[in-house]
Amino acid sequence: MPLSSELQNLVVHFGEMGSRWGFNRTVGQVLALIVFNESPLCADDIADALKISRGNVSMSIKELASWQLIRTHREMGDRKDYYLANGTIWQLGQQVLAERKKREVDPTMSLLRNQMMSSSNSELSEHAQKQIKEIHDLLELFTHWFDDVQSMKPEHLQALMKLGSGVGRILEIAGKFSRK
Amino acid sequence: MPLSSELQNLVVHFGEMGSRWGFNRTVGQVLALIVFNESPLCADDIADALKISRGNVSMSIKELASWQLIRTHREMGDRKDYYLANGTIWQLGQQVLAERKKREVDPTMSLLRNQMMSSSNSELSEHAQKQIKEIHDLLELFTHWFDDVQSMKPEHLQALMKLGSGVGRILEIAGKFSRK
DNA sequence: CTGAAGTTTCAGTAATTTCTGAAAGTTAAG
DNA sequence: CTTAACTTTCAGAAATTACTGAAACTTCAG
Repeated sequence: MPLSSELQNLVVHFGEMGSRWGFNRTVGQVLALIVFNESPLCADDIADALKISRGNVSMSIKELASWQLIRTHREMGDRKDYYLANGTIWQLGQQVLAERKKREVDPTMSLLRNQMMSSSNSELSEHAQKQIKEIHDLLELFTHWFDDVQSMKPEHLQALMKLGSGVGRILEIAGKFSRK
Repeated sequence: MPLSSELQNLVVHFGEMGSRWGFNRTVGQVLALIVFNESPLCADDIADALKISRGNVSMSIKELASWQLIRTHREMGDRKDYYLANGTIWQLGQQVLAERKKREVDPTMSLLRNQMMSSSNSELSEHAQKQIKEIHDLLELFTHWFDDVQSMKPEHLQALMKLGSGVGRILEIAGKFSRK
């Protein structure tokens, strides 16, 4: 059966955003379909709803699984795999960020670290060396901060974010506690 | 003249990462070239160093300008445009994040807001409505937090991030100040 | 073991994105 | 105004990425 036009809108939008979020159109659409359906969907439901090939569904599912955004559910007495969102929206968001950091930040961090340690680094201009160090330090700072934040309980993180512009004022207070 | 092999490495890497960071390979390479060169480069320098067409340089420059990552410098008595990084590494980083938020978060926020206000929203399942609200609220929280953080002075933001895992402890103290 | 019900793989094709280079546009000196 | 120096645009070509569908594979009931 076809999607309701309201759901259709969402699915199309997630498809368009897909490539900006690090996957492709179809993967984005499959994700939307799964997230907005409470009951798990099987591969044929998905192929059917999105009018795509069975093979493409398999690829997209594999991709979403590699991002840990979906998980498989099996009914007894039924050989089909059924797919469903792997957690709350908050958890899915965390998962996307973690995966993107891994793909977008980590490789550069590691290249820059190697570059700085390499003896041939001195062949670069002073300016280039300085820029490398600054990018490296920025990414490292981000990485540590990100790891800390990932390990916080969602409600604490949420509360912290809600402080909003208060965060500036708190900084001064915090200073007293962070000094060794 | 060709690039030193060390600089070459960096340029190639920024090219590979380019598409993950929201632009394309060439744009990434041009950015690297400009960031690691202290002296401004003209379009021909770039075409030459990267072995790409003049037209492609023009497109890439335009793209980087739209991200506000580079700016133009003109020598008197010379009609050429020379390009240069538009600020410190920290500023470039902020700029990239701001632009990506605009492209990756804002459109979805706005779609979801409209969806929730639309009278036809009730045609969706309870579950879908709940998920929409959760995504919307998460993005809104993120947006407010992001705006606050963007407005902080770099050194304050840096200090805050450095607190690292201390951020959890501070939360309790902060609680006392955020209550009305 | 057999075969039905399902999933995955992958070679070829389709769609999309990026790049080139020539033509059109712009700017300013003379 | 004319021309040289430079930049931008854009149609078509090239490169890349995504999709299909048929074949191979897996799993399990009988």
